[in-house]
Amino acid sequence: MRVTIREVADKAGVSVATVSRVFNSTAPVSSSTRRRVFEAAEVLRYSPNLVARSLITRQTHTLGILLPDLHGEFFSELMRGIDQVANQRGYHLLVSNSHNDRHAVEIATRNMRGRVDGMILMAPDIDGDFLASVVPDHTPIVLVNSWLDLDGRDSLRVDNYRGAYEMVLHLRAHGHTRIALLRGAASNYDARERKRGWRAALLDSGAEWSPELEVAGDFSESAGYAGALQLFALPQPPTAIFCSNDSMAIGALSGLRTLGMRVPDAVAVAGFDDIPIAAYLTPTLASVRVRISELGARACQQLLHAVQHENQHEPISETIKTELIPRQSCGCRRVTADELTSVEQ
Amino acid sequence: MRVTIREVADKAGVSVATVSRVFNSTAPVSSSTRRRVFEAAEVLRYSPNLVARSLITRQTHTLGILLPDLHGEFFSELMRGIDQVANQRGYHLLVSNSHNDRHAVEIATRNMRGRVDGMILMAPDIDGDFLASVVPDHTPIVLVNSWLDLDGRDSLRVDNYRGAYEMVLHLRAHGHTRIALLRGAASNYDARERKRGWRAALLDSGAEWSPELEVAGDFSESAGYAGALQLFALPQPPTAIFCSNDSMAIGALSGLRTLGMRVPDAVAVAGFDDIPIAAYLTPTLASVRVRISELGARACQQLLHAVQHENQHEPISETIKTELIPRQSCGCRRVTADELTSVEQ
DNA sequence: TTGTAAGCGTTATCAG
DNA sequence: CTGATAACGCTTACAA
Repeated sequence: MRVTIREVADKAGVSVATVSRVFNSTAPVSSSTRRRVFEAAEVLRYSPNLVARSLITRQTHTLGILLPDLHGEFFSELMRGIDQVANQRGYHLLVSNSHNDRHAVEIATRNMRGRVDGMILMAPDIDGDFLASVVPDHTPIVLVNSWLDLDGRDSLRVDNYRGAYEMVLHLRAHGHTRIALLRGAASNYDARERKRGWRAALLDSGAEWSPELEVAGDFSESAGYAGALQLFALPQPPTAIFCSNDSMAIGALSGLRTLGMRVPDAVAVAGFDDIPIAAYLTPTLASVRVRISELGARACQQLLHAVQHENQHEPISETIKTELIPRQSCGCRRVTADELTSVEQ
Repeated sequence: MRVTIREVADKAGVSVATVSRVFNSTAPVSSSTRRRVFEAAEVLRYSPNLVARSLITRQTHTLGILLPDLHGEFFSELMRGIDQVANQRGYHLLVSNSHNDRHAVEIATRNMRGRVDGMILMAPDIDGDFLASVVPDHTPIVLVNSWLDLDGRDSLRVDNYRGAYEMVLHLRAHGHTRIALLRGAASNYDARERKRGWRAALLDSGAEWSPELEVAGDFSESAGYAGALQLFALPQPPTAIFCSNDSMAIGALSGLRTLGMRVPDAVAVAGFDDIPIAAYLTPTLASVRVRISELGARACQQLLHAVQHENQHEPISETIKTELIPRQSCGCRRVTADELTSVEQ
């Protein structure tokens, strides 16, 4: 950021245009001057100021990533997927978090203006219309796990509904009729979809439902712990607990243990997300596998397509399938070292 | 990025300088023109191009973060801490990963040139001298968990050595004399330091050591699983296993379970990092708590100080203390709901 | 209080 | 193949 193209040009005895050409191979340069330029650049330790370059090329080779939070298993995995394809395609990531706050979303998007070629937006608590409205008109965006499908906007999501539906049906197949739900936050899109799937599966399979089977939570271990205790304070406790994510399931397992309830004999437990350690818990935790990093990778691919073919880009709406992973905690007994290693890859 | 200051100026019937003044409140503007400018900006949906601004102000309000990886519990937590203080101080994060590859480090730092005001560099497999050498001369940097302390460079690290030392001593206090180590990658700084602490504690406490007690690993659950199996194939297995991180400890617990070994009765197990679920495992996992997000926050504070007081900045070298967290797996029996909730906050 | 004009470090256009 | 020179969108003296 200190030494400029000007100085390199002077030292090499050429014009700045030539230096630029050498660095971008944008036009033929004689190999002798090319060498001189490189030498000059070397001793001066020059490398182009990318901000200045962006100003004129109107592209930053940077993608803006706006997530609810930057930490946690989910976002971490999402970032992995995004980063993988961005990296491979030579793009950089400007990240920000919104804490699901509308105002913060507005500020963050504003702050990315002119600094990014496109944005991946995820804010499960905020409607997509608002998201799209705060972003500059010509900036390509991809919505992840959002409320609404906007016409003309790319959007991806996890099939939370079906994942939950299948897991509850699986618990039904184990003979359970009283299947409780440990909910995530009501404002959260994923949590709502998972709840919807749970509810639909109960209905469709003729299982019972009552308000007491639905316990509030917030995706945390401690909420799972408390939820399990609450359920077993009921006059008629459930025989299975479907948790809205694995963290809550882990908390629930812990709570059941202090209660002396054996899993899955006395009560079955299932989670959602299939985080890596699910296969290593006691009992191993039945879950719904979500290829989160794939979600991130696909989102990034979509965005890059939009960025690079701004004119003829057909917006797509894609849903990432989930996979049912039965393990000990739901009543499925199989667990071997083989399974473990196949699971953790 | 489409509508410029020029158009706003025209619409409001003022000069671009005035618009600039309104947006930066850098000089007094009459409230009537101010209003007109804001109105014009509003209908045009204008907001300043930050790249252009950076070019002239020579600051980007962006920090470059180079990590070995972007996913995983550790980096995720580190990012949380970094983001927290960056956010609060109005700075943005340009993130990149190096996969601990020297070449990738070079490219990433080059790509940040001119786009960031300073950088946080973490690459436990790469020596700090190299790291410092690839960064532009006048860019402030903070090194995290690096090999070397560079004179004149800020650097922070976790006290891996002492954390491991104390945990091994704790296992000794439980009466164990044959304490195995599940190692992390040999090239990894943290892994090496933890091993060093283990070794020193064995020596200082007069416990036995033999090569077979040291098992290679890579911080993964599967390595922990395999390591446990390997140790118990020994003619004389250990009575305690100190794992270089919690993921390996979880794998080891799983392995011991398939072997039918009871923890902590037949063998004690301890991890490192104290990830949130450690308190919710069966048995609850003894570990060494590392305030990772604090590490990130401190690093970011240091960097911002350096950025904002470039001239009179005293580089510091700081070590973040760890905390011993005994739980069931080491032989300490206490575990209550109270402890669980106090632990998970 | 406001306008004019000179940059910031590049790339792009147009002549040679 | 190479060199002037005009942008890019903004901030900031310097004048008025």
